Amino acid sequence: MSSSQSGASSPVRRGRRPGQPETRQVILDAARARFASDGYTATTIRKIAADAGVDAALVMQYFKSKDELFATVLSVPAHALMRMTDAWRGPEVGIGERVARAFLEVWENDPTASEPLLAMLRGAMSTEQAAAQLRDFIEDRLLIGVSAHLRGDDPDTRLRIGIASAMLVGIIVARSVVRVPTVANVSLESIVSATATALQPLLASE
Amino acid sequence: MSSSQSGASSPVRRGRRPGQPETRQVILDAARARFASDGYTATTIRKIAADAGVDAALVMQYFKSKDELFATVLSVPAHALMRMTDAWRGPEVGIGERVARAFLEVWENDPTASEPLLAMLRGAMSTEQAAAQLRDFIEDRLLIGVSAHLRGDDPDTRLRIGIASAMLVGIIVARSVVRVPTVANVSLESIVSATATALQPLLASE
DNA sequence: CCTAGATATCAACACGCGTTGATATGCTTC
DNA sequence: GAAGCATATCAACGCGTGTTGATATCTAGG
Repeated sequence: MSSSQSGASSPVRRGRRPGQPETRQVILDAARARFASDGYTATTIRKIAADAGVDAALVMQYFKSKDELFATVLSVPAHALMRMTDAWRGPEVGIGERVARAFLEVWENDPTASEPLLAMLRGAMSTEQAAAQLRDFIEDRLLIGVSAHLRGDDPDTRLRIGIASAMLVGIIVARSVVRVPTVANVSLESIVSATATALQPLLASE
Repeated sequence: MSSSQSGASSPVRRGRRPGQPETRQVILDAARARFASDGYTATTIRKIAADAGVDAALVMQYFKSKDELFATVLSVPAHALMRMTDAWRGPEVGIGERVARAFLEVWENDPTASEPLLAMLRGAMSTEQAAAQLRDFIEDRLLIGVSAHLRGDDPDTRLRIGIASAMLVGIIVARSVVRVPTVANVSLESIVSATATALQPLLASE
């Protein structure tokens, strides 16, 4: 898919294309998908350009550098963020399942959120820039935005929230990145159920 | 550190160096450290060679290619493997803490094991080769070698073991890769304790 | 229509990469 | 001490990368 011109006579269309251009968005979508599936270093401007059916130089014209393009890709939609933080408030009964379900459904079923998140996660393994981004995302967006909801924010509570988040990230790694069969070839519902069993005693008062 | 010759007259020593050479091991150690801390793609033969105080071509002479060197680096010492699988056998009382402690201590306190493991984990994010290696490691070494110890090996049991392993990997990611402050700036003992709280109901009969 | 600017491609750059073949030096054996 | 092998460096290759400046084409405004 994503080939370029159809059946005209000239070899390659050179200048501006007719119609109102949506090229910037097309490039951004291609970049998001590439960064999410291949990681930062393995993703090249030329591959993104090819996916978008566009010259590599045009990518540089819209986004000044690969780094800036990557940074743009990493923005997570607000609705997904809210979904993940809101799950922590509410009664302690069932908090394990609520959190597990919200988190995993966002990471697995919502492409507009999971692609930036996966790009961040994959990038964090190879570039310090992405690691810092993911660090701040978990520390500032999740941990701090959440610990207020959950019986104060003593250090022990924050640690438990951090551990729970880390565990959920681990499940994403196993399912979406490493694809361990035992964990990957199973319905989300089974995963949510088992994960909830583990998170519940961590997050409820003992 | 790791500069080369000291104060002689000739510009660079060219041929074989005197004494019995331990160069292969020096290169391997440098490679292990680099792959563990920078990941596969960001690690270059030239950097490894510089760390080892050696020409890049020599690295290629000992290990035929970057891939082969990487594969050599990935071998996990048997004692560490045993430590991680043995923790699952024994009484159900305290199994959460036993498993968490064994796993985390190997990954954090035993450099000869944690460097290959971290290299595998980081590499899994950017190259399918390493992902496959880590997949087989978890699936074949851990899951299968372990499910026999734990009340049969029905699918549900194997899933719980898989989830527990994934969660432990998540904690390593948070502490050693992403370095989320709330989780990273805390004693291993606190982490083991909180992790055990979560793993216990997952691994013991309910 | 003509000009200005936005949108697009093209050709080339300097760089770092993995890898290779030639060559130099030290060790070991006869 | 000469031969032969192991150990080491050097110089270069072809390639793919991010990035840049020149140029072509289309659209909008006077």
